[in-house]
Amino acid sequence: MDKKTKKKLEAAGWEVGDAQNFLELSDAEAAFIDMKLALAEDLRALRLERRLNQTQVARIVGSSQSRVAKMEAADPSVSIDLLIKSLLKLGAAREDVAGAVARQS
Amino acid sequence: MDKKTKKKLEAAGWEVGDAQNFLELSDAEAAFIDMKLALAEDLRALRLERRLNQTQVARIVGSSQSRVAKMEAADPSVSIDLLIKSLLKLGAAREDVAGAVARQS
DNA sequence: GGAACCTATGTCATATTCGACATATACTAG
DNA sequence: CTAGTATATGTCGAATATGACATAGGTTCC
Repeated sequence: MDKKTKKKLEAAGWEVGDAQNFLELSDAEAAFIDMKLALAEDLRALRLERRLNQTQVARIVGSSQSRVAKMEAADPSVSIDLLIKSLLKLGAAREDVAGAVARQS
Repeated sequence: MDKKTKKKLEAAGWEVGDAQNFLELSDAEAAFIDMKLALAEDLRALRLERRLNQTQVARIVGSSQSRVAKMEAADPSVSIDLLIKSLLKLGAAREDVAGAVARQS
């Protein structure tokens, strides 16, 4: 299994090691998870660009270091709402967010 | 107050008629609400394009008529996650979703 | 009139997401 | 080895979002 596929399954809340269920990812579900991964990648990229650590980002967006780590990992417990709000608070433009939404991760 | 401004405030969970707090909408908050409105508009547009009623959409996306109505109204109780999932299940492409995200509502 | 259809709004019990905290892991410098 | 710094992971109570249901409003047709 390649690295990206593994990431996607984990983002979907699956233990990788599970055998079956591969085909239960509908197109809509797959696209949704992929969007989340792209947004998470952008969040990390934006943070690094700004030379901030996760604790500083947490302060800016009103959250905690651990949640920022989970955002960047596209953890199943983080919503797209939270990712978008965080990106915007870090200064991303709507077009940037749209770029991630459209981009195949 | 124009119609769009009123809609935005309501989407943010405010009673229009409230006097103050006008300036507490940060840029990030305003952009977020606007995205939600754009997604909601697209959901309704897509439904009408497909000539479906809200009950049919509810069946397709796995929800209820009342929630679909709230989605289309960009009700404060609906998340962007739900809007995006619903759009995708109705057959929208990622680019379509990205279009709404970028579009000033 | 009222029956049939569609959409809007209010409420509720359950489910999911949240910030926070503790703790683990990893890397660097002294 | 230890201390300092950064990121990852697990858990929790509180907050928010969810589908479902009831019901209200609105339109069209007879």
